[in-house]
Amino acid sequence: MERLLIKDVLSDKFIGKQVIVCGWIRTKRESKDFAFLIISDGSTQDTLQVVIPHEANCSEQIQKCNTGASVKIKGFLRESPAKGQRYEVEAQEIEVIGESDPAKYPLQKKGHTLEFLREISHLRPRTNTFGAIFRIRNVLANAVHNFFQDRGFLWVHTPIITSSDCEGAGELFSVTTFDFKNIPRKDDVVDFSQDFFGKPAYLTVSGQLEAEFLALSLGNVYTFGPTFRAENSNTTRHLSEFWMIEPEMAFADLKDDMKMAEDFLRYLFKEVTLKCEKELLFLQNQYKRISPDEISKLSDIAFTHITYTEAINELKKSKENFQFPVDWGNDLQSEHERYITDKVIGGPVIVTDYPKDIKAFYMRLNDDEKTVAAMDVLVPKVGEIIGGSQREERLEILEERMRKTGISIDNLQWYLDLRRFGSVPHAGFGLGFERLVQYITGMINIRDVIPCPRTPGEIGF
RNA sequence: UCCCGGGUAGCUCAGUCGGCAGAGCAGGUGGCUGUUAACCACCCUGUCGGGGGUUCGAGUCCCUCCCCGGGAGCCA
Repeated sequence: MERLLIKDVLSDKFIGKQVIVCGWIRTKRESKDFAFLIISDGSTQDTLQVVIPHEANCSEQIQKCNTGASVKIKGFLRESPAKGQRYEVEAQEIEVIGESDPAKYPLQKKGHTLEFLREISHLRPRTNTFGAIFRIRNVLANAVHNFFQDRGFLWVHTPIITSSDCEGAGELFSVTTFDFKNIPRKDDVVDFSQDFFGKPAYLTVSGQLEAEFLALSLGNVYTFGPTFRAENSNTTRHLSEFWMIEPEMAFADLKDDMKMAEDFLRYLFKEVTLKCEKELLFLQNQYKRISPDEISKLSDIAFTHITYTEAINELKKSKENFQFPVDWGNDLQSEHERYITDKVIGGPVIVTDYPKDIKAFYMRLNDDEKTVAAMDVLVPKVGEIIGGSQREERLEILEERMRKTGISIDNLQWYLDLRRFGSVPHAGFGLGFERLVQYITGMINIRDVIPCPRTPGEIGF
């Protein structure tokens, strides 16, 4: 007889049938005539109640059925006579597969703080909260691929180790095989010609530049992979290792880019409300941050669009006492973004056409020559989850921008080649996957939406 | 990196004016009950983050370092 997943077994079609279910024990309640186990197997938000009548004769096994132990249960599924659950399994046989010392097992049958659970990252997926988060994360990751695959985008694999440190997207992690006790030097500086690649190498901060050349031959592409930033950021929305999705489209301008970003987010919101109803409901009840209804509404509405200049005017009009000055030319601070999303718009908003001086060199210069064709998608509570732009496809203008911003032209000749040979308007964006998961799950800290968070000073698991 | 707030039992926390180290939960034992973060009784649990100082006496006051959380910057 095959084992069934809890998500499958909790159904009318198994009532009265003999089933085998495996899982981990959440709680045990014993009485003279019965013992009750609650078990979970990760397949669903629901737990399964197992009733062990005294006559099942497995008191030795019940003794070992402590919180955290893994068990195999053979019994009959039936409707539960008591309140609290619709189905339950009346056990005939119990096998404790792996015991768990209740005095030492860190998870108790009571609530734990998220901070404490972060210290036991290897066990926290067994909790309701993290089970929900990681199932949602899975559904979203799958939906990302489905969205792009349905639209003919190619999933491309851009390098994780790169030599370009020129994007200015933050501090880089070095990749080297040097023996730190004996680093080769020449004229007192590190001699990278003796290193593995013959020159300095880094972990990627973005696959965008490579995605651009793939788009300018394959049409529409996207990346979905890990990204690394060595910034000393200690916040609830930064990770040193995170996953990013970067679509890149040939023959597309900023309007196309925004439309794609909006359609994309709406699709993801829709998928998650369709496939993770129980998970979203659980998180809503537990943390009161965002409801399935709110997410569902987001999947229907058009996002508000506002230019950077309009946003500045809104901020200037407001009576809010901002800590940072509101001036055209300054970047929007967190408090400004929050005011726009929470107070002015009351939902996600796309801010476009930022001053060129606060944006990256590759963004396309607008006709006003003061702003670039950039767009950020801001959402309430989390802030920026998407940053994108139309790319500068005009060789001379790009070269000049690189010179002015101090980007090495020599190292990026291949990037300029794309403008020399059959250049076309193209655009793309980057979505921080964890920020998306964070927004949808309502988790306050981004460290709680990835199994093994990496942040400055933290690499425990 | 900067600014706040913390660090006391396995977990969550209280600890007054500087004067014997506490509670709830968890765990153990027994009881009871179709139980359900079960309930009742009893029992067990301490490097008070580390180091230094003041004092007759420090969880408490001072200095210092470490760690955690929140906010800011950087960004996705």
